[in-house]
Amino acid sequence: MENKAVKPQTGTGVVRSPGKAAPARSQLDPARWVDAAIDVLAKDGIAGLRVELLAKRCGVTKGSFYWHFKDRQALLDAVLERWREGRIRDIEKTTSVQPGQERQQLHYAIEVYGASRNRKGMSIELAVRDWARHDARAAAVVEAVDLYRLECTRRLFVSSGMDDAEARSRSLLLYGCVFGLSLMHFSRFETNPGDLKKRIAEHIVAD
Amino acid sequence: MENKAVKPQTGTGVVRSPGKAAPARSQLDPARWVDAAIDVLAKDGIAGLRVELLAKRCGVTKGSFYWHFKDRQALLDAVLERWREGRIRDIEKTTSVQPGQERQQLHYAIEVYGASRNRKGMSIELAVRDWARHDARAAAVVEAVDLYRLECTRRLFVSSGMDDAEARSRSLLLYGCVFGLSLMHFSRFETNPGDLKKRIAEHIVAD
DNA sequence: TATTTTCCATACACTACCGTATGCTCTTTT
DNA sequence: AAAAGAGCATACGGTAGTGTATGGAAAATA
Repeated sequence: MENKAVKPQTGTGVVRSPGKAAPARSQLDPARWVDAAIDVLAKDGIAGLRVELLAKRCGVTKGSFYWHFKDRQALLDAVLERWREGRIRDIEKTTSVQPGQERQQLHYAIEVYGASRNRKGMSIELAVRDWARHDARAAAVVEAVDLYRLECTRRLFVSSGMDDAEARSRSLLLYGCVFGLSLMHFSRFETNPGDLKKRIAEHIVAD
Repeated sequence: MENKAVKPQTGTGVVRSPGKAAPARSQLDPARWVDAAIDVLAKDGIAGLRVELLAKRCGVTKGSFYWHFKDRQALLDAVLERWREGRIRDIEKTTSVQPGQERQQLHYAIEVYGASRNRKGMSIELAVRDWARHDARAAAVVEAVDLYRLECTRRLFVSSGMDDAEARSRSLLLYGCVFGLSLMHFSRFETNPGDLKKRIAEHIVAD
């Protein structure tokens, strides 16, 4: 009894025997719960992310879950934090470039987010954004990520020769379009998918 | 008993005494349930649309609901149908124009959907689109509406002098951007909101 | 080896929701 | 006025979810 006072709580990592290395993950730790949670989030949205279903998916019962996490909200917070960190790292990778390659990098950024490729990433993105429409914590994380993304692409546009106001509007155009197109169902509208995407990308980055 | 065999079911209208006019709506009919349902949908999404909460909101109990509707799904179908009809009518109004006014009309369409104005309409739009990500019936309706919208703006772009392929990519750009921007949180990014929107609209409709 | 500690299963109480059954009241019809 | 039906309330059973309490097995520690 009273083990709750010592338990790791919200995903800071399990405190193992300090002399030994990690025990090859034979058992669940908070990070793996978050892995599974993000899978479910991508598939069923925030409303489908339930403790008992998640536990069943992990092959255990919720008794395990409530040992690793204080409650469902603690898991959700960990999911948000993980998503935020991943996005920030990803943006830095996607928008870091040596001078002269800015336009190509912008095209690359658009293509990476676009549709077919990275389907799971976009599912998570849309699920988090819908979550943010009804939850203040999620909204704060989305706002931080958006701000960072917009700032990074703004710099790219500026480096490629645009003034600040134009760079800002282009950044909004870029992400707005990328996310918006993922919301739409236009398979029966496009006659030539590849051509359409090339044209749209040109609108966003070209002069 | 056995009144269920005669009841109006899914929103075709209450059958009143044929000789008399409508009784000034002193009681609930399916249409008013759908009204309330769409309000809730805009505020809390499809997951928040529950029979008992909706009944409480209407000042009755679910006993009333299950007299007007077979089950929850019947209400959801009615909501989808109402949304579809409303969108089709709205698109026809927004994109009907006499020759020579196409560009202005496209600007108007963008502005109507944009952000601050029509907040509730956009909330419904996003709620339905998220619904469509997990429900085949909603997905079918969204696809039909998208197809109709894209076709209407395509015609506007063509009428304003563009070739078909360009008109198609512009249509996708338009709606993708409109919906995508509604998903983003960029209030702390924009220095001049009005200027940004004007620039974005120009990107979409200008040569 | 004995004893903690870790990690998880089981059982429980509680809540929220869906759908049904039934009865009550007011209105309309005959 | 009597009968029928429309519109709703109440009560119920059933399911699914959250969080807690407790016990038990396995591993780490002493």
